[in-house]
Amino acid sequence: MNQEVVRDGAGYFCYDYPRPAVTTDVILFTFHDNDLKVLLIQRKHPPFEHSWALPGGFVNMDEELHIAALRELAEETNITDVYLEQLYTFGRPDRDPRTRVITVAYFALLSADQAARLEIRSQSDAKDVRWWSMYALPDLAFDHDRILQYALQRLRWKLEWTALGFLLLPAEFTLSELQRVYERVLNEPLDKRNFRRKILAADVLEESGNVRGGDHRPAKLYRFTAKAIELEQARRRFP
Amino acid sequence: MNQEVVRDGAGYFCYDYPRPAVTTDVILFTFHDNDLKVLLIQRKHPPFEHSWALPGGFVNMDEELHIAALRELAEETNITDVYLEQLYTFGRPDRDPRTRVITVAYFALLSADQAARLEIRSQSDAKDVRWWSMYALPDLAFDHDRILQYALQRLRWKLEWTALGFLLLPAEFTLSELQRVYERVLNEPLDKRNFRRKILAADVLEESGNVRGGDHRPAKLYRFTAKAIELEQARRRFP
DNA sequence: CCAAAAGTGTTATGCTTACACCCATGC
DNA sequence: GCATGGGTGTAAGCATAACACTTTTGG
Repeated sequence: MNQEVVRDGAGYFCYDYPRPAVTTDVILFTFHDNDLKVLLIQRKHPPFEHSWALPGGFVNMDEELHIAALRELAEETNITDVYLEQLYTFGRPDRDPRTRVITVAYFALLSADQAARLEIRSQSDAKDVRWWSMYALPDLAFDHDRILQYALQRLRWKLEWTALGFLLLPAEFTLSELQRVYERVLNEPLDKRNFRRKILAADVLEESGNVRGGDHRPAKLYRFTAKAIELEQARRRFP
Repeated sequence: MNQEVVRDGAGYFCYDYPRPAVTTDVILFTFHDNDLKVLLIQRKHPPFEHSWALPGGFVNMDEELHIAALRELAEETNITDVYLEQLYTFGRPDRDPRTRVITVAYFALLSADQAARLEIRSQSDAKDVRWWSMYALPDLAFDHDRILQYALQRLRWKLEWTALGFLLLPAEFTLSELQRVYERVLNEPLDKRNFRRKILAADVLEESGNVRGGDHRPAKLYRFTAKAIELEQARRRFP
């Protein structure tokens, strides 16, 4: 290994060998208006001017990757508290026409509570930041469509094998609301009784004691328990 | 984004902002002598002189990440044909004491056939490249112990949920040999009858027609079918 | 004939699935 | 009282898990 950092007189950062740029991009999902939403930012400059892109940016030299992802999110929005996990690293040499850019994509789930607060702020700023339905995406910059499709795959997988769907909902929610999340993400109808049995069997939800008053029979509200997130269960296949 | 490549007069590669180095590392697993093995290379220079490290190196500027991983493997060994998948990207700022290095780790499974051929070559070259038991590792450089533990976790997960254990064995193998792979990787005994039923139910193996003659009753040899690898099954949790 | 590994079935249990009706409320 | 979504149980089928003996070969 013989790369070395040298700062030359003209204010550049110089190395013996060329280095790619490294960014993080965040796929931030939430759920509202009965739809799965993803946060995108409209580009104002070429390349891909006017196209929409995932929030993201360069990794600082002294910064962990997931911290960079959170920082980028905090810079574009007022979001502080999300479920975050590394998704995949995308590095095709031609994915950015300007220079080699390798991006470490992170997958994030935002509660509808926070999403609602964000929506107001971004609108008042008149920034070109908004939620898009995963099922009606605009033109996307770079390879972000591929990244998004992969993130959707991961989200589906996650909902099938864990009970983490509630991370997309407000702090309190009804089981029907949760079922709608699952149906919309998995893109298929689920049996109500089986869904409830399965979700409750996962033992990560508890009744909050409140009910959601609506036009009709009130529904019990649930919240997730503290241990819910660790319980992303280690299933065993062999006894 | 305002990074730009500039080659200055002194032969350096210069950018407006500092860039991390990007490497790929490969965790190459195989199975022989009834043990799960991983390929490591002894370092001859500081830092971590004499410690052992994963094969890997810098990503070229015009090279896809997985191609870089395969190239590194080909440079250190004569291996050409492996099952390869991206494992995780490790980027702690202090993981290399010299400069910021972000590594995209790849996970690879090598058939025992190829591992045997490799063993001979690396010994004749007297290179400090060798297989180590996953359960008796030497001192490791950088954060490679963490990477290896994570790779082992992924391998276990893979064997529990798919039938890909045969990728660690020769082209033809007995069911008992395959069971030993599973037992050794998962680190626990398995029931012979249930194991056979489960593996055969996965429908990725076929009898080769040959038998392994040994001291005792000969065992039928199996090989995996062409479709076996794609069949890394998409299980559905909700009907 | 003995040692060693290969090979083979059955039963009990628990989980998954499919399926239809009553309940509580607002208007 | 009616429209709307909330809420509940059961039976059949399937997969899993536990368990022990016979077969085939070489020496």
